[in-house]
Amino acid sequence: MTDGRATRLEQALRAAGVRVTRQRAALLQVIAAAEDHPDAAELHARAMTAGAGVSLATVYRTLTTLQAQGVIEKLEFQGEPARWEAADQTHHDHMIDVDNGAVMEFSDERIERLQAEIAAEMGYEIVHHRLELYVRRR
Amino acid sequence: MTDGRATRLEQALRAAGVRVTRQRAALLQVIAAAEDHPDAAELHARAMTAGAGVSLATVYRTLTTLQAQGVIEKLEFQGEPARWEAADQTHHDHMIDVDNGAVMEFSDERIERLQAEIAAEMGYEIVHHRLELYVRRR
DNA sequence: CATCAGTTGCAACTAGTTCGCAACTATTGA
DNA sequence: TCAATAGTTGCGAACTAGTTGCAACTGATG
Repeated sequence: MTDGRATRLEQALRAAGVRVTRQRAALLQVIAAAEDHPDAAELHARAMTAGAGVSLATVYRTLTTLQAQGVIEKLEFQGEPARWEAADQTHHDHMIDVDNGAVMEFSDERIERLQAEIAAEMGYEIVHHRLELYVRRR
Repeated sequence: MTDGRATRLEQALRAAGVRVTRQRAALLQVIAAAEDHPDAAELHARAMTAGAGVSLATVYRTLTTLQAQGVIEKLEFQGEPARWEAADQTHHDHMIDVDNGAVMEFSDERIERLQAEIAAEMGYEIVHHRLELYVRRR
């Protein structure tokens, strides 16, 4: 019942030599359950609320570890603390409503293609990219 | 002789109620002369080398002021201190060589158009955007 | 279930940037 | 030309976000 993608993911982590501690399991839960894009402090607060004792330092270390495993992705919007999201989705970019801070996701194959083209023209290949639209409702 | 865009710019600042102090004039010089994308500490160092006594705190305050006046633009690449560039050029995005940190500029009308389209489709208009390609020579 | 390398919590630390405040100074009007 | 004054500066202290050293702990083998 409590099984599913969480457990499968934990197996994958173990296979990669990453120990699945109580703290990490709790954070995986919290991240999987998040519908938004929380920062480290928020994830810490949610884990604590969920009854999992975790230090903030461990939250930071865990986020770095999970990112290295490709399990989560780091979002660094202008001037705010870094936010995080599960990486199980398909690639997408972000649109931020400057009036209320809401973060929306979108993706466009044409833009992706153009980016690759431009880089190629200049003799480069894209390692990763960041596209953020800061928008206002009209 | 020392006149030109610098002086014209200073007049514009004065007209906007911004005092042109020795420190600000010096920083405007340094920024105008920069061919790269320096951060606050680097701008401070260059101003000092040029013989202008300026405190780092003032550099930060001035950068914020000049940005508010639309004179310079702030670049925040992943995990590095913020960098700055003069805003007198036409709009462009950035490509960062992940191996040596080199920053290149590029612009593509098609991407700009697609971004506006996507935002419009979702009922938004773009206030500003950020597009960075982290690349590697091939 | 013993072993032990990986992990945690704590508190101290760092980098980058901001802020309070008293001393200064660019601009304006006379 | 100069006085008045509101904006600006330098200093150091404070702040934010994140990192790290280290001793105590604990998952994952065997």
